[in-house]
Amino acid sequence: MLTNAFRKYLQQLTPISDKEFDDTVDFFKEQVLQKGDFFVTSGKVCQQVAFINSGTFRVFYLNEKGEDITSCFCTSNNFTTSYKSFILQQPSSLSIQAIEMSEILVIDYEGLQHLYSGYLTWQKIGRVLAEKEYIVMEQYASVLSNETAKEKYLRLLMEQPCIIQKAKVEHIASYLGVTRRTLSRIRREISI
Amino acid sequence: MLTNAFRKYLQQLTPISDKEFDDTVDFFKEQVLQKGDFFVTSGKVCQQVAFINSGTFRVFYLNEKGEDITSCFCTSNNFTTSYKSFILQQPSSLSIQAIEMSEILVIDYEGLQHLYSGYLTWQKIGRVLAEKEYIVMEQYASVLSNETAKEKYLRLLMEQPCIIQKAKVEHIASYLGVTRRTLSRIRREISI
DNA sequence: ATCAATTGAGGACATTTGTCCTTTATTTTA
DNA sequence: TAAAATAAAGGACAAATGTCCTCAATTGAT
Repeated sequence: MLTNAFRKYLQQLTPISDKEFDDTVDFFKEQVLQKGDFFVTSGKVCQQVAFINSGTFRVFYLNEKGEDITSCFCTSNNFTTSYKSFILQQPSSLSIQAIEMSEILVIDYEGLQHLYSGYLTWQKIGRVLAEKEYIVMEQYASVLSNETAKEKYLRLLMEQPCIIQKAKVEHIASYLGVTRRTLSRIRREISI
Repeated sequence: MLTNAFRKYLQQLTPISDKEFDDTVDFFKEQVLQKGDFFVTSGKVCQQVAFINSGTFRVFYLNEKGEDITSCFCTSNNFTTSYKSFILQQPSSLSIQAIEMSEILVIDYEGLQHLYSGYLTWQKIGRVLAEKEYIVMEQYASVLSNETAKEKYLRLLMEQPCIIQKAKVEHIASYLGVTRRTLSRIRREISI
């Protein structure tokens, strides 16, 4: 059953009874995306949140110079969405693209608002997830401002080794906030 | 009355009835901090959230090299806390210090959890605030990775001009992610 | 299997930023 | 007010990173 990992994930956020889970899980729809498919497209309002059962996503945007900047890689057993766009219901500056075949559970904005207003548990899940996303973003900002490109690369290597294999060099480079040239230097230093 | 701006701020997050506000506002206690006083001290678990009625705070930490890095300036009509520490009830890596005399409304962890579990409205305020903090942090991360030091300085000049006057050069520099030397160059470029 | 297209590695030089200073300006205290 | 302490500006050189390139390796299609 595709919702077992999801139930477990929610349980770890806050206690949710089997009844409450079963009553609400049908607001989420199973969906399969192929490599290259977009879950979120920049310019459109992001209307959905996905729980990733399997697969990997790249979150990116185009900066003012038109460069493709990767802000995040999302892997299985996590939610993904263009959170700011979803919260504010404004056009997304981010795109989210599957970089391999991915299976997800999707809920739309109306569905989630319905859960929020009908269930204190879901209101709490919403808060706890927002807090969690905040902490992830804070960590990301901390890494951006404190670590050298080399340290960032080593961290990625430790924390998300699959990404090194699955993502393109230019995407890893922009994720780390450096150019391909600098990433090439870093890889050289490390291998020696 | 010191809670009017606070009521207005909450209203703007989500509708809260006068009764609900009056029933719950007493969980917040008025407090005055002098320039240099600490609201949060790194190493201790942050047990409080403050709404800033007046004044300015600097949020900072010491990195592995022992350098004092400013991560944020907080001004009136906003909440401030070491959010990660507060959420996880773990020792804070951040300190929060008043850089001028400041008047705040303070609630402790127990009080807030009490409001969360007793009032759907407060659970929602908690979620909406977490979402808001997320967006602020995302914006901060975006600025960190996209803007040059000069652009960052000009942004600070536009968005929080008071900070330029109130904060020390080294604190502004670390906030921008550059050294004092680079900030000095930027100021020179701009003035010419 | 072969050729074209894509991707990654890395050289050479320019630019940016940092480090370590000294000098100047401002603030604090006796 | 004068002396001392603190804070900001900026010079000189070093180090890091970016830009623009070429070349090698890999992948994909016929």
